[in-house]
Amino acid sequence: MKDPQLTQVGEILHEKGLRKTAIREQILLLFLRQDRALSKNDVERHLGEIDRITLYRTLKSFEEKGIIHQALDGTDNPKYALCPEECGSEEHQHNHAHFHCRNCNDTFCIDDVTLPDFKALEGHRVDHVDLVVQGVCEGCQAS
Amino acid sequence: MKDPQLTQVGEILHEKGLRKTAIREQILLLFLRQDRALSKNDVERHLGEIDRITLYRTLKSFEEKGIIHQALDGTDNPKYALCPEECGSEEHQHNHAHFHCRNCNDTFCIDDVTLPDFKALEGHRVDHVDLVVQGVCEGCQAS
DNA sequence: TGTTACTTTGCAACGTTGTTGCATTAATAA
DNA sequence: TTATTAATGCAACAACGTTGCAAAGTAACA
Repeated sequence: MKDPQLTQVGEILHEKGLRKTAIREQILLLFLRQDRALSKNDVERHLGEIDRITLYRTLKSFEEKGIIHQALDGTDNPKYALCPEECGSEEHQHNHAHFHCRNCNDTFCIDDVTLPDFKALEGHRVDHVDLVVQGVCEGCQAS
Repeated sequence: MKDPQLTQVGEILHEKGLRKTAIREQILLLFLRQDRALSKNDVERHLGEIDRITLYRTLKSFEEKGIIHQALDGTDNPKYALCPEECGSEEHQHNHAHFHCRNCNDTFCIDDVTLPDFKALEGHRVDHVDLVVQGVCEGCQAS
């Protein structure tokens, strides 16, 4: 019986025109299993020794193909998260909201936040909106 | 007749307990005159040859004292903008909204945007909210 | 299944940026 | 003016982004 997530990984890679390699499978599987944004260091920590250039290029190609997107969280090291289904390769059309916990350093997507309207921005063309919320997450507050 | 902005620079530095030096005056004056967020490169471009370590430390101390804050704009190089008056040294209590033009690469503060409420975040402690809007600014659309 | 064409990988290498230590120089307070 | 304390600039190192290139791997097709 095969891991359904591994199957999904293969489908995603094929669909995006990327060859199925061991490293790509590992990285994409990691993103599927982790319900949060990951930095390059996070990926390295989870997968062990990976060539950093390969990791760099893998994330870059994933981003170009619309598999992942950069998740702003207000920290200085970039994080990446899986794109929702409707996210095309051409442009990331969706808007993002992310919560960053300054205690455990986790960053995860917030799904049900309504973004403000932009009356104040008439005359400007708005392509993309990111919302970054920083604080302490539920889990860290409890402990 | 003395430049009132230069006077203001002196006052700010004194008030924050920073010594008044030529470089700090230049940098702070630049921020006062530019109504937008500036990267380190922007500062270098405007002020000519500055020692990059000094620039790094100047911005760092300005940030620590609550004179400037990092402005998220979704690009990979950090930008800085003047803090509003009420911004204390201890913690940046205010919430920020910034617009980044992908054409001219300018980043500026948006003042009159109402940030969404955070019903979805019950259980989490929210300290800080950043809103990043990307698009094309009015000036660039006209041309 | 084997061959071919194309992609991906990993190493070398370089540039940029963040960061710290330290000696020199400059600003402030008395 | 002098003593004290802070700021500057250089050296140096680490981390990261990026590209070129040769070797290895993947996928399509005969």
